[in-house]
Amino acid sequence: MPTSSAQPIQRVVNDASAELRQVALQMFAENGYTGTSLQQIADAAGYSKSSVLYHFRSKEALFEAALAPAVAELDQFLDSIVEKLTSDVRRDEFVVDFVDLLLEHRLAAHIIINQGQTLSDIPIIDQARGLIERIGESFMSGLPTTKQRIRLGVALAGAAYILVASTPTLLEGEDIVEVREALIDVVTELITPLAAERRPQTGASSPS
Amino acid sequence: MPTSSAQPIQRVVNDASAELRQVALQMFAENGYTGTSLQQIADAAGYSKSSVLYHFRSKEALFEAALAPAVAELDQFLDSIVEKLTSDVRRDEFVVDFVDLLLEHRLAAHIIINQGQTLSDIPIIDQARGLIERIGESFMSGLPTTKQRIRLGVALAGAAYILVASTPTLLEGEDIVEVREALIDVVTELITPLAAERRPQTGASSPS
DNA sequence: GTCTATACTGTGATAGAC
DNA sequence: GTCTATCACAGTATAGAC
Repeated sequence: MPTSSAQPIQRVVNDASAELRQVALQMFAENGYTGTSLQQIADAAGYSKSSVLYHFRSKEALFEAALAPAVAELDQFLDSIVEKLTSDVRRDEFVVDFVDLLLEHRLAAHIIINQGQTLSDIPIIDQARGLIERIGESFMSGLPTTKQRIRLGVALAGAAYILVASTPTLLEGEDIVEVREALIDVVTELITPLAAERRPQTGASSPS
Repeated sequence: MPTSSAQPIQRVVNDASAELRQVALQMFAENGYTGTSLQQIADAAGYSKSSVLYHFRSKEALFEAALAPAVAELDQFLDSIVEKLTSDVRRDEFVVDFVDLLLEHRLAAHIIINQGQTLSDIPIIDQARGLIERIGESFMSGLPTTKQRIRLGVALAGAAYILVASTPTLLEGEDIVEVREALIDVVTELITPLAAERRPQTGASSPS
């Protein structure tokens, strides 16, 4: 490779497929799956519609390819949770990882959260929604009462939604670190008493 | 009105327009705005596609008509908040009204929350999103730090999302009351310290 | 007020030239 | 690998019969 070795790192995304995945992910997040046409994606990426369909055999295939990395990491995260929950690690230790995972894959999370229900026939969406259910189950194993589950749900959903809702803002401003730490604080606070209630020797409050 | 006075209450929805609004609202919530065609709505309601377009001059007009009642009530709710906030009523008193409002207009809330960003060009959606911002501002007037705003955001967004996410389930089961009370508890707990922090004389806990 | 028929646009996807 | 041309189809919306 004589000529190409001159530019080593500059071009972050060279492959057309990767570029299309990235553009599609952003447009799917901003305008929805059905609200984004292959033509729009092709225009934004500077390709023809047919070229897009050359790299991905269908619109759905492009969608799946764009979401795949996030879903894979989420799956990996869940495995680590299940593994650690068998030991006696405190539940709030996973909050940091959870928030960071959401931050890293903001766009994918946005799509899954906001369009998951309406796109449930697409396989990877179904998979992602199943993983989200696993998150809930993993975090709330041994949380029987409705109030406890609601509490956990508010924590997880609230954190996810705050990140997702503020995604366009976060892309510009750089207060991500501040948001991250605030989220970790609040979610931890919501989750910690749940861990305490799991030990019956604590004479805690029994809600009405 | 001699003949029609025989059936007083039985038919809940008689008017074709009202019936179409109701059917459309449900289908828009379940399958999305772009994911629901006029043909599908017409079929589900037992009319022709053209009949739908007779009652509503366009798909967007039907959408707006379906969302209008919820948006109107939300607007009314916000006026009551602003009015009461000027007096020294505690902030957590609005939580009950807020949760009940979400419960009453679950489908509309579902649409606004899940599809609001992608449908921001539709006027009534824009209006609704503006109202939601007003909710946040009303609740968090005088909450300067990022952490406080995040805390409030998690409470409101978490509550809304829990209700919205469980909407299909809630339509069947009747544990709505239980979910309602649990939500009121959690949100109140999240919001109360915010009210306390506004009064410096309270030597309350200041979490790290 | 409801229908059938139709116009028009945009969509996802395929075939084939270069 | 990228393009133009074309396809079949679904979408919204209109016109006119009944």
